Amino acid sequence: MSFRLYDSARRAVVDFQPLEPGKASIYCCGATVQSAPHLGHVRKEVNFDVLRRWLEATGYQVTMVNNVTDIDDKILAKSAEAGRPWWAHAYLFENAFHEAFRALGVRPPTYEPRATGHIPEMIALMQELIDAGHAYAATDGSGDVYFDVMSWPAYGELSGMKVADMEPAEDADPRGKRDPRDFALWKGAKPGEPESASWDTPWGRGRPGWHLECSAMAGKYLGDAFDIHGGGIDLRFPHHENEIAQSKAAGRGFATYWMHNAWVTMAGEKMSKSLGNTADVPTAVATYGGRAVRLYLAGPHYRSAIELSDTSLAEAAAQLARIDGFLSRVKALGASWLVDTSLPAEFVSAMNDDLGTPAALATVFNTVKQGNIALDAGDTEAAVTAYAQVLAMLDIFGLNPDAPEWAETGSTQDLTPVVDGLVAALLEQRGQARERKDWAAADAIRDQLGALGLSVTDTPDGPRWSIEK
RNA sequence: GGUGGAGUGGCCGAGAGGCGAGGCAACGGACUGCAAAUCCGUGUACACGGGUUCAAAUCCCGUCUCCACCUCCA
Repeated sequence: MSFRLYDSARRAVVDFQPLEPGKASIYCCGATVQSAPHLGHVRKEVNFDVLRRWLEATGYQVTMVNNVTDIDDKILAKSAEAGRPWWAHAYLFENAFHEAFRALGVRPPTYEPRATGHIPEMIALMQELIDAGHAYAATDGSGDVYFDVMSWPAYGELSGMKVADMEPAEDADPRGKRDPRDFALWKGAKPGEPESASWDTPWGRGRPGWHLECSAMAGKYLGDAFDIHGGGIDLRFPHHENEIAQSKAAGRGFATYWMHNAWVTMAGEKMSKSLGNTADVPTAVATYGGRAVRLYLAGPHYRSAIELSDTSLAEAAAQLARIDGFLSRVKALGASWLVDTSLPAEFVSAMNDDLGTPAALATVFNTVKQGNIALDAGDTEAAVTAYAQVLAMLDIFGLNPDAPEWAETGSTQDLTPVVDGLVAALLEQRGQARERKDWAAADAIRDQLGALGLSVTDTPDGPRWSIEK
């Protein structure tokens, strides 16, 4: 069975048929870098990173484009508040997003274009649309350029909304719109805005509208037509609807499939800056570890809203500890193993069915259990096979602890043998205490190590230690 | 008003007509000097009211509640 995915436009699970066999092109709406990312923002990255890994694992050569919106109204407003240039503000938070992605094991996209680097492409697209009669420059000389919604009968095809049913925007500043529902392709410069935040066009100085940039950049990096367009469900309307209208009105095929991920909620409500109910990524990562946070985000189905509660991240950490516990049990055998990296069939069919990560994760746990049973029974071969399978499955989730993205920093790595030696000496003392049944002394050493964050476990093959978390 | 989505055991979270996904927590047991880990066992959960069916959490009708989008939003 091949990959099937839920297409938001058709509202059905459909077979994935790429434009070019063996290749998959994905455009994913990225961040508007106006403030620090929260857990909700990074869910999209994690979900689409899993999609990318799955497509690659099943033989596709994936081109992943993730844009950075580095100019918009909010960036101008917030940078002014913060007293720094808009471009410095944007870059500050672009870095914060990158750091959050890195901390969660999200691999960098193939291309990561910034809006401000693609003004010529946008102007060219606007010109095409104006020439085709689907866009117009505002008659009031403001420099705004609008898309003419009424000129495009298919408008609403993605969201299922009819133009007539849409609430006319209570636009305080219509600035020469023909219809209130027309959306801005380009925003004319306004008095008081920094000179550096506008560019010359045939219609006056101004800056990109949000919708236009994505069409222009997708076209540049993926061509007129590509396979999958992704983003958060909130972008479906108006952003994605507008992208479709712009691109198709300019004669481009645009995306074959639309994938939208759902929210991270808190107390049932969408996490957002305006509601003030956000959870920041660095704190979550520092408390539970990047892999636990990633598991929390990647485990549930991408189209289901997930609830962030006091315990949900701790539960993800507990799940991960179960998996890692099995991995370290096998590693402790020190055996040289056969490398069987084949994925269990249930895992493959789960993932092929619209990224069925919940069922896929259940397979991970079932394999862990079988592996533990094999270990208890002394069946090393079965345990090692389970180990290899678990690692292969974790690779798809981006949770393989041995993968480069989770490599420890150089300094920690260098210290590991030192710590190992020191702990080994203490464990030797503890072993002697245990032999003479001096439990008080033995437990004192264990408690001492525990206070340092090292947990000690006695196994039939001798004590093992590990760093907690 | 329009367009979508959702209500599942103590918690998280799958499933979408018929053997109780999986995890966390809890309880009992095995193992252990004690722990930890691991394994074994323990739960008649599907918002409410009707209906269809041999069989409904899953289909149909009605009701209630919640969420999202229609304005910047992952």
